[in-house]
Amino acid sequence: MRLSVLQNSPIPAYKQLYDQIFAQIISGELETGAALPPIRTVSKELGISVITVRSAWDALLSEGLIETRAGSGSFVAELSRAEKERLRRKALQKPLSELASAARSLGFTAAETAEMVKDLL
Amino acid sequence: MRLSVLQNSPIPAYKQLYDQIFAQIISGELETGAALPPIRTVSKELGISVITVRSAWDALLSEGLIETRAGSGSFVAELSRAEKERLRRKALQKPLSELASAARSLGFTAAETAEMVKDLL
Amino acid sequence: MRLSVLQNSPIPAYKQLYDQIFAQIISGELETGAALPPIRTVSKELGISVITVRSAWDALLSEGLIETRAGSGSFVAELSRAEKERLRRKALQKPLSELASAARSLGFTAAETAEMVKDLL
Amino acid sequence: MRLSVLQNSPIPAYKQLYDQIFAQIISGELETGAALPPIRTVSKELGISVITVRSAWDALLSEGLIETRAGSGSFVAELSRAEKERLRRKALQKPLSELASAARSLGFTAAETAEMVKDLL
DNA sequence: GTGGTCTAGACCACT
DNA sequence: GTGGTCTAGACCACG
Repeated sequence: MRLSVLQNSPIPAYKQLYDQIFAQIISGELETGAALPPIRTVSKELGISVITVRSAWDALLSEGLIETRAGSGSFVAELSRAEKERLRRKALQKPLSELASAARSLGFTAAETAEMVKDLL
Repeated sequence: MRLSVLQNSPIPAYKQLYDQIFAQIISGELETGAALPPIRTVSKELGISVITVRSAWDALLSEGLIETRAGSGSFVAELSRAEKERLRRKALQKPLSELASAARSLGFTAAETAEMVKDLL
Repeated sequence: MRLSVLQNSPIPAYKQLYDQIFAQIISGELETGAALPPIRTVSKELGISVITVRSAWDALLSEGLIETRAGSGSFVAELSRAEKERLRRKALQKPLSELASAARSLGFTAAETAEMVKDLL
Repeated sequence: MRLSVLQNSPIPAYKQLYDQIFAQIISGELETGAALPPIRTVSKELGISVITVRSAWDALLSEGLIETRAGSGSFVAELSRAEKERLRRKALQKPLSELASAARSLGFTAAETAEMVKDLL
């Protein structure tokens, strides 16, 4: 499983891990039941603290994206297509509403803002 | 000059002040050379610390939106229309690029994302 | 009498005035008994507050460089050559000792430091 | 690591800390990657506020002398000999140019000024 | 346990 | 009476 963290990124290490695994689960790259690598392995390979890795796993757990079975590790949870789609949209909500509120307070129209988004993608 | 802060807002007080003054300068409601109220006056009227007010003033200063003369006061800086427009667009950059990177990693197309933005505005 | 103040200078306005008059007295350009322009005149011509001008005059007074005669204005005080020379050297003391202490703490030798001073002048 | 602050000094506490660490990094006494003590530890040991200590750390950070990783600590940055020498000279620039401008306006020659510097060191 | 953010206010120099 | 400097500390995110 490919995972990486940039040490000097403004995005905290645990969030980088979370985002990568999240995207792989949503996209189907990681299938239901697939085993996540052990926390200690990730910790060693990426040269980061086990606490950091655990934070990422915890976040995935609390979102219901993975399940942990004591003694045997963590696995991708069973998620319906609809549920995956819901999570995917939900993950876009925060940046979406932040952009909207900024655009509103600066007086940009919906069309202008949408245009800038298209240009950037 | 109208200014207000909501104490329970997730947006920090100094940022609320910054945003309000920013909008008033960009819109031309506050003209070049106009005096900002003394930080202590704002502090008293809004019931917040002078330091909080100063944080807002400092941010405006570092963006070149105001000029401050010790012992005399703070004044709206001279800004061309083009400069104001540049600052207005710059203020949208961060939320814009955050949305873009989230959309990319989640596999949303430019059209889809732009559509969601339009819906929200 | 030539006087000027740069508004955006890091050196406070009153100090700029003080320095200019100080230098003119020490150099003999302003002779003993010469009249300084009235505070209000300087204030108007330079577009600064009378309080600022008065601060400069006060500083010159307390150094014994000028004398004020109520109702008739301020005049360059009588100073011997020796006294002028003493004041001239005294005015260099602060920057001199600050350089010395900085040089010491950074481990520069006397020769190195002197050389840099020569290069700069 | 030895650090100290004199409470009654005219030099602000944060500057005293900055100067001491600066000197230890430039001299090589603190090597690349060496961990600085946590700000709270320094705060307690010297009996000053964590904020004062942080001010010193912030100044070192903005000069690129240290790197700080949230949750982990602050470490001496990687600096080449040439970079260290550049920073050492830069630290002398302000007192140097202040002396130069004072000497110029008072009519001291380069040789005279250099001589006074040598005498003082 | 680590640093970062936000809020805080006395004191001072300047006008 | 104005802003600037210095010192201050609770709270939070991160590791």
